[in-house]
Amino acid sequence: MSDHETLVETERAMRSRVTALELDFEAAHAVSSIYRAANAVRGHITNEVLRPAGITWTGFVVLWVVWINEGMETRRAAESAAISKATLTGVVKTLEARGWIEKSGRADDRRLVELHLTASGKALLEDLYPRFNAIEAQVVSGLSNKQQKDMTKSLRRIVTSIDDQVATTVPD
Amino acid sequence: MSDHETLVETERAMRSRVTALELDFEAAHAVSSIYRAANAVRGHITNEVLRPAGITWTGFVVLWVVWINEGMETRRAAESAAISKATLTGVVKTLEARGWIEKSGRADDRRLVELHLTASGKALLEDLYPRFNAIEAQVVSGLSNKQQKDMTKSLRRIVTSIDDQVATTVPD
DNA sequence: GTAAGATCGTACGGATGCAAACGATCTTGT
DNA sequence: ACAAGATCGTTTGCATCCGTACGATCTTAC
Repeated sequence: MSDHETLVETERAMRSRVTALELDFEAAHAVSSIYRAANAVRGHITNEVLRPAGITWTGFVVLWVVWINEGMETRRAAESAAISKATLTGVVKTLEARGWIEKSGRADDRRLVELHLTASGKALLEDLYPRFNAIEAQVVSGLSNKQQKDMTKSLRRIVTSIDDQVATTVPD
Repeated sequence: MSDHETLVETERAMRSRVTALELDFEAAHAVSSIYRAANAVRGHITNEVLRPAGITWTGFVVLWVVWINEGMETRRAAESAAISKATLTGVVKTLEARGWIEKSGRADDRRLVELHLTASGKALLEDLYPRFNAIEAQVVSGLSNKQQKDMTKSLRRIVTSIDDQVATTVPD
């Protein structure tokens, strides 16, 4: 090992130790706030709108993305709903059993499965989404328009910074 | 049905239709940003720090609150970790099997159960938390100090506004 | 053409996650 | 003292959730 490498290694170890002593409480506070807000909003909307209709948060999101896109391939739906393919399989099975969604194979690529809402599913969303959105509006109503926009911007920056770092850390 | 009820019914249907036309997209955007940021941060920290150590996000949070408080009653731990009592039971069982936490009944109130970290659990957190926090700091590093504080403040306002509304809607 | 590789949706195993119901225990009103 | 009610942690039932492995299918390089 060269002197340079030793120096780098020492510096790394020191920085690691210093970091341990200098915890960033502000960052910890920020992250826990994000998490608590997400859970609070999800819980509130679930209790007020979703549960009475017999649907879960994730089920609603999946239904919503399929609705908005007027039908979707399974893989795109999973991506849009920000859940894994494996999770989507189970959720779709539930939604199918409730009669809200349908699966249909595609002729040109037999690996693909298309998702479409049934009439019952469309009726559900036409009823539910406005009420869903009304609560979204309500929970952010304590914020000024600028505060709302700034918060959204900051949150999106966090997401993109994570995406960038993941892309850099784990290249193809 | 009386004329009054018919009128109310019509008004309700109309309001429902108008609401559908006047969706608050800015609010929808804000809420989905909160949710995506929470999931991105959770996934990132899980992959980078937690999974290699064989612990889940929720498991870590439970361990952390017990650590910080130097032992805790089950109900307080559930509240601090923002999970239900039922969920905590299962999580503690897992953490117990890993040898990181211990349960002990209390003599003065036999319904209560105290949680304490084992030596192994303390060693785990002393190693893990600095690295956990370092990633927290990293994910918010794209924000200025003021942006970070503003975001946290906005998120906390959302949480308190939901809490207030729940308290108002469902009184004792 | 065809074998190697990529991509699709699904099955499986393990761990959350919550509401509701429950038994055990404690508290309180009388 | 003691019955009624509150509170505790757990169990049950259901629905996510993900990583991994898999079989089926499509694409690509030669």
